[in-house]
Amino acid sequence: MIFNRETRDSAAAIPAPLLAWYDQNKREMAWRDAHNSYYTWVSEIMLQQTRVEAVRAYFDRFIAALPTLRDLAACDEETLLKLWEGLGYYNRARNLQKAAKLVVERHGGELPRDYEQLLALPGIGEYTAGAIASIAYGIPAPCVDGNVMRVLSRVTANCADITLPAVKRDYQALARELIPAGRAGDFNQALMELGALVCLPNGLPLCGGCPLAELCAAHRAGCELDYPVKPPKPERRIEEKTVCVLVCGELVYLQKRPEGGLLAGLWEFWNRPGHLSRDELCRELERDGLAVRSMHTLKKAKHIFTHIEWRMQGYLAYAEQPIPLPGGEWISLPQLREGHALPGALRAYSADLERWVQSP
DNA sequence: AAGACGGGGGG
DNA sequence: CCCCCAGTCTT
Repeated sequence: MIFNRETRDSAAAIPAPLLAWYDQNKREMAWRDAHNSYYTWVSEIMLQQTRVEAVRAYFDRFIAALPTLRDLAACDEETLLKLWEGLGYYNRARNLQKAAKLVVERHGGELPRDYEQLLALPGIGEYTAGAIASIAYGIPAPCVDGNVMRVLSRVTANCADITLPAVKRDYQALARELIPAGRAGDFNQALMELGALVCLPNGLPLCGGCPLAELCAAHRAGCELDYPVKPPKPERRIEEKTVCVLVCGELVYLQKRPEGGLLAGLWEFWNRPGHLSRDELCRELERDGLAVRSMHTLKKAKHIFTHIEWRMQGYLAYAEQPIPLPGGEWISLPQLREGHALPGALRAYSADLERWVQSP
């Protein structure tokens, strides 16, 4: 256990000032205080690895399209992915629907009011199970995310590596001890809200407005920036790609990515590994049986994922005929906009496509 | 235990 | 341009 008795005793002073601060400073969120466990669940899945401000619009649109858990369970995957388009980590959406189907089959369409049963559902790990249990049902389960570990590591000036599973367990144990009777959901959200609004990463915590400043060991020692402790990040590999926006009249060529791996199941433009010259690209397209009427070079684009960097050379080609190519389809633009989810990585080229269609 | 899996914000 | 953020599932 990384927290000794003395540290845990002084941490007991956290809840009262934290809850008082939360009651005055919590942000409005459409999914808060709605007393709807489906809203809580959808929002918590969206909030994994994602900031509140980015989630708001996605949440509103998602709930408008799929107002109940049964609607989610019944919707088709294209609709689901379109609602998730641009949010990232697309397996979150797939698992959300898998779990919704299980809840309809096994739990009569209502999320179980039980931490272990929540944890057993796809896409719900320890954090999310704790969040739903405490926020939607008032169950005194801890919910420890990166915000919580940043706040608690600073308050306790703890230098254990927060990426280690054993260390996370100790933070969960500490957080569990601190939950005040009857206010589990508020306390958990208060810890995260403080991390998001005051106890900021990037080396600029706003300790002047922090309700915990006086009892924060890191602040009193003037070393807030030393916490939390994490190992150095791994290197990123670089992949060069050639992306060709293929157009024929009102049609554009799209292919569906494989069901597993990066950007699984999303749509993309014709592409090849490596940076191809105009001539190489023309030859490659002609090898697939496609006659090219004209070819335009688009700007290079870069997209950075967590562990991969795409360096893309773009082209836009007008095809003589919408010849079927292996693995893809010719789609009309309205059809693309309504029902085909493209990854954010290709945003530069889908914007080019929209521009060229308006003024070729 | 380590790697895969997106996208956004700030300096 | 660089940096940072960090839940869940798979292997």
